[in-house]
Amino acid sequence: MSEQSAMDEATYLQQYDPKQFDSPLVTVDAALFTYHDGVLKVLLVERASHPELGKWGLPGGFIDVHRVADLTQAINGVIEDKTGITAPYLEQLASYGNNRRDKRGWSVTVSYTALMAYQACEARIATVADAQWVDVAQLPEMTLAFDHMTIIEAGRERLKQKALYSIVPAYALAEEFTFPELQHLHELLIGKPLQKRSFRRRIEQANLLEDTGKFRKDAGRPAILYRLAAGAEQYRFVRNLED
Amino acid sequence: MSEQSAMDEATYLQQYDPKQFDSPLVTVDAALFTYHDGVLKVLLVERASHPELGKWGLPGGFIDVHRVADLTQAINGVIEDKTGITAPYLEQLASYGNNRRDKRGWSVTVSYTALMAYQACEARIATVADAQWVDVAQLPEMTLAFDHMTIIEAGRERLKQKALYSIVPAYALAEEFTFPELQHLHELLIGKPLQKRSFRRRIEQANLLEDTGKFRKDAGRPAILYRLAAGAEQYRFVRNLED
DNA sequence: TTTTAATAGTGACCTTATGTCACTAATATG
DNA sequence: CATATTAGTGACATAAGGTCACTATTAAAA
Repeated sequence: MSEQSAMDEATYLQQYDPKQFDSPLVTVDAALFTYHDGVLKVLLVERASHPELGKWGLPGGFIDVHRVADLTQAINGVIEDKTGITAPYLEQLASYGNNRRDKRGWSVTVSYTALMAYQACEARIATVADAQWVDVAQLPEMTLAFDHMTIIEAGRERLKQKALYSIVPAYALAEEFTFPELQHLHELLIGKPLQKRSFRRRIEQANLLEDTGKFRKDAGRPAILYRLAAGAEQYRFVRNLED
Repeated sequence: MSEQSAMDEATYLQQYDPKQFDSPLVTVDAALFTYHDGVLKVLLVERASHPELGKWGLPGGFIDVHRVADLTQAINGVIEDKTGITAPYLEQLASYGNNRRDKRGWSVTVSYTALMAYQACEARIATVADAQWVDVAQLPEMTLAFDHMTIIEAGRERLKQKALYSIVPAYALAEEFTFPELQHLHELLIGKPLQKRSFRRRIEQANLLEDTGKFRKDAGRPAILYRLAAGAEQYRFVRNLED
């Protein structure tokens, strides 16, 4: 038995000093994606503070243990503070931690991702010079802060899986959208063209879209406008082996 | 412009004090599973230190920023120190962080999971009273430390997906195994019986098993012993939409 | 007004994956 | 040598997805 186990827990907790050893820094970061102007965009902020001053990166920041009670509050608060965006639903992506990713020292970031309908963003605090939705096609020419490019790639990989097996990408569209729009978004996420017949069929089979009765008219035949039905987020395009 | 951006980065980093504010505690935890004696087991340790002294929980611990360079090193080191187990391949599961899960304060844990061939374990350090592979069927009667039950459930959910769509569970078996063994493990993970004809077919189609030419003889007709071929970990049982 | 280009949506047939279950195969036991 | 037991296959049915030519509906050009 160690000495420690001889004392009772209350005493132990009273004497416990969280700063007795060097803990990693902890941040949260979010890779938020939307579909706007016919392209896939990711929300970035221009840093106005050290380190990586002047670079663009994901909205994120340290966890303020006195302000928030859990990770979800932390990430939502940071996104709203830095970009004015309220993210509807965040999915945890992965955590990255090592002694190299941040010059300030050993750091861990818990990353989140989401697909959301487009909404305007704005820089809201002094540490952010600008906030913009950036076309992912422009990313190869950019040098992002920290390992944020890696996080964005992980987010896109996750979205790709969703595009292959679900209609979650519909959440990146406006409330009412057409099949061709949805298909185009899926093609952007997957990176290759899809057969429209197959695409329609599997979505129709799932019965997750409601016909609004309205049409979008551009060039050619007008397209039927749909909206998502309830429960759409769970549907996966794979045979249900669990019945 | 903030005052901070007026100074150069080197000066900023020199003056930066990681203890200037209260950062969450950071731990890593692993839910390791194996198949042994015909049941699914998870590796647990009995805590010999506060808090949660005396309870069983996942092997894990604080990140020692002076000893390890990244999260992977951290989790592998902790597992080996506490249980004597060397985990072959760890997959990151999720991170859990809030101000309630650990009485010592706001804490974040980065959790990992793995399926591995059975190997003996042992308590190796003073803070661990015992280390055991525990049948998951016994978990409902146990009260685990912290939120470790939640992490185990998340791990099992991940394994269930793998059992549905891959042959990754084969990594929890011995090097040579039979189809009936593999099927039984999949059934344990999924929680319901599978049709042996379908099960065999999709695994055979994938061409990821090698016939060893040997047989396992018990009651009834002997079963062919197979081993995993290279590349097996990537295979997923879904139509490949990406060709 | 008619024609044409453009885009949306469907019909029909094909291939592949999976479900089902009865059947055969190979062993141990008595 | 008969029987129980477990492993493995044959064969047909259903369901999902791939392919592509066809029809439908609009705007704009002729």
